[in-house]
Amino acid sequence: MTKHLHLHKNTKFLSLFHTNKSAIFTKASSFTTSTATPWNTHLRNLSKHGQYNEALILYRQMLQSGATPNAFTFPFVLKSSASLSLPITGKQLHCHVIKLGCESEPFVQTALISMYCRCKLTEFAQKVFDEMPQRNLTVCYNALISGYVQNGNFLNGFLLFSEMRLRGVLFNAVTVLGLVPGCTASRYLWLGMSLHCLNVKCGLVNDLAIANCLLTMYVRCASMELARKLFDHIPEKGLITWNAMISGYAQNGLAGEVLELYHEMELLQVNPDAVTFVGVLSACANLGAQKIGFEVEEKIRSSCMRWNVFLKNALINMYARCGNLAKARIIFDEMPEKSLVSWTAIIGGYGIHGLGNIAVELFDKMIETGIQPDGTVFVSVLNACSHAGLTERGLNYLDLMKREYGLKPCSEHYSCVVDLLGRAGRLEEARKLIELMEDEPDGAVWGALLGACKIHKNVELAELAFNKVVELEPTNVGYYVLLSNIYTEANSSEGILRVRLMMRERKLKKDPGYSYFECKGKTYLFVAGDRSHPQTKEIYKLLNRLEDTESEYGGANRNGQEVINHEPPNIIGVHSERLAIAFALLNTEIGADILVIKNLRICNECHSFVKRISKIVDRLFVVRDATRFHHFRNGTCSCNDYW
DNA sequence: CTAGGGTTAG
Repeated sequence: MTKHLHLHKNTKFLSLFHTNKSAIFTKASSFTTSTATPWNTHLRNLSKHGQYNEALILYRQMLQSGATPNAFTFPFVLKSSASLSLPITGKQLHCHVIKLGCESEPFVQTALISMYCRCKLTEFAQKVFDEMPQRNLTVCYNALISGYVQNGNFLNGFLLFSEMRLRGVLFNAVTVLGLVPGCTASRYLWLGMSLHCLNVKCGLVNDLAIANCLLTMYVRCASMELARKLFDHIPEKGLITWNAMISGYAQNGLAGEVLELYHEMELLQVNPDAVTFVGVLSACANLGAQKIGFEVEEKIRSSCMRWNVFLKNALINMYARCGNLAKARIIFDEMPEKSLVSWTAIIGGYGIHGLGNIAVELFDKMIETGIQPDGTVFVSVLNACSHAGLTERGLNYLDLMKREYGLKPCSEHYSCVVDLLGRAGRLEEARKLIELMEDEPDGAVWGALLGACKIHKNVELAELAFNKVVELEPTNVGYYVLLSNIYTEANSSEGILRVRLMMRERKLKKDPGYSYFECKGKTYLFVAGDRSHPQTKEIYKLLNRLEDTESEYGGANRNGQEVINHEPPNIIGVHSERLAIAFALLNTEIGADILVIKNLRICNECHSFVKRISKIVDRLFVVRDATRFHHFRNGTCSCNDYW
């Protein structure tokens, strides 16, 4: 509709005033006056209510009717073209401003700067700013600073802020709110902290919006301790404060803290909203806390948030990651409009639970539906392929990603494909693929190769992968343990010694592996060899009985080979998932879901143990293996719980 | 009569 405003540069503006009224816009005749004031009032109302398109149409009608816009007119229409991100209309309006001699009005100048920034034309905004006779207006600085920041140029914003202070122009809350959100990476943390100090000094932190903004800044710099410190110092927290903290914890993987804070919120009777629930559900997904997730779903269902797409996606993700694929699928199928995120969540869910065939089927269906895939959904589908051993399929997807969609695979994709090739025993191809990577491979990529070397007992390549990986992640204990296990299998005591020495030199210690069992909303945690639980005696007794029963049942693994008990004689070596299972069997009624969650890669022996036990006792176990890819970075390998 | 701002999913 605003097409008519896209005038060519050379269009004679004044001619617009005198075109004949009756031509196109007969409706405009209902409103004929040559003074701008009534039009301005009307424009203000439209702009105030977000009816920007209508405002631009009205402006056109204003010109048609022969009224002359004035300095009061332009801020409204400039804001409209800014909000709709219409750079051509914006430039056209700038021409109008000049023709009507309004270019020296501060209100108009600020609106122009803001308009150019929101149309991503910061160089034009800067030009308007530079041409101002005296640049002493806080609002102009504010507009340009937030413009630079929102276009990803935090440093320019910061430079302007410094200039402003040098010149003695006062800054205010809006300046800070425009600048601080640009501080998004830990390399800018010190700038963010100095801004924080400055705000404390001038008392601006007492403004809740500023405090929220600084809090978010710390979250984005991944500095959760500082975020929490600030949070605790805010006397009257708003819902946004709570949400910022909760989603901050969720994004930084501190799921336990999310649930803690959510609980605190409930105690203080702060009413959560959709944003809160998205964070809480993401934490539930990470912890496998399906029960709490279910309670959240009940709350959502009985509220007006029922149709919120963000929440639907979060629910799909939560159920899928907790292993309740049936429930995730129902929610997914019921969604009238599935977004890329919905597809990613359900595909990823099937993928991590080994149902790769369903995952790839869904992916192909998504493509048929005409949804444009992005890098993340390719991570999901490649991951699904590697879990399900769909080697060729996975390689095809990598190719499709590059060729058909022009997406550049990143480390995460390569670590999936290296894993895929590695599991299939194609170690040499995996190594070559890493060499061909455009970007430097990260630890996860070499780690995937190292993992593959363990499966296929390739000591030589394992050493190469290990050397690369410890260079990138020298403190990740998991890789040392992995290499040590490779040496163990190869009977290389010299190798084992070397790794242990290295770990001692670097003062690295393996954290004990742990598992949780969730029951009636409570989580029970077990570390390897745990004897601290009051039911320890019963647990170990049951465990012994189970392992006896197991041998009665033949004790054969998937390949039909006899299972050798790898447990060391020391009781400390009892892996945590076994303890969690025994505890679960002691404390739940038949029929209840049993959930065991590992923080790390479950070892093959435990994996087959869980499978066999679940058949013997006819109960459902869901084991989550959280080590793959990006999770591996902070995780450790549990294959050697008795270390 | 007029300009500048904060929290959300994989």
